[in-house]
Amino acid sequence: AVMILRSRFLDARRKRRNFSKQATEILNEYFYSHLSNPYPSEEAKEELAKKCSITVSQVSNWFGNKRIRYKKNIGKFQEEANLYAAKTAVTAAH
Amino acid sequence: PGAQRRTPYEWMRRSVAAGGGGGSGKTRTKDKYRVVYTDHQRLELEKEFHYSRYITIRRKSELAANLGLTERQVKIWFQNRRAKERKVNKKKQQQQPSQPPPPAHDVTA
DNA sequence: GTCATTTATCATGC
DNA sequence: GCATGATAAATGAC
Repeated sequence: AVMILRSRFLDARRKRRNFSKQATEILNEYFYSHLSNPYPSEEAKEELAKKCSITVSQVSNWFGNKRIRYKKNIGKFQEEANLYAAKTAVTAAH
Repeated sequence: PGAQRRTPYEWMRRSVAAGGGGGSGKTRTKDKYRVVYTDHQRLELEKEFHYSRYITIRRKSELAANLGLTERQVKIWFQNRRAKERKVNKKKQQQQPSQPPPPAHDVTA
């Protein structure tokens, strides 16, 4: 009876923490280097999760949020996009 | 490389189509992408789920009428609820690889 | 049926 | 005050 009320206060949203700086870095690198199709495979998600020290579900959440928020306001992410585009270009030049 | 102003990529386009008129089986409309259920609706659905994770067509019909939802909405709710349960079990399975959840369902209920 | 996903909404961080 | 991560309805692929 009170299970639903209890669940709403034990919701994971209540204890949300931001990801580490380097984790966000890794996720953004993948996102902007795959901007034509930012849908990582299950294997890629597992690898990203391991690198970022987060779960696969969290990787899926991140890409879901990133895709919808990026396409909803591309201009807002333009600076960020250029930043990671330049970064991957440098590594590719080496 | 020039900036792609007008046509970025296919995935960036608005992808979800709104349902047609009343005759269509779709729940989604142009106005509302999704409806937030009331606490009462969620509670009753949760109680039914606790009784059985797979609802019968008869109970689905009754429950839909009682809660003011369509049978399609009740069906979808149970699908999403089972998905949520599997997700929670998966998370608990990685923590304690001791007790796997029950496998089968009884249809005789 | 499951499953990944889209979108809006929620709750939190700062 | 918005940015951000997680969840809640709803769809479509399979």
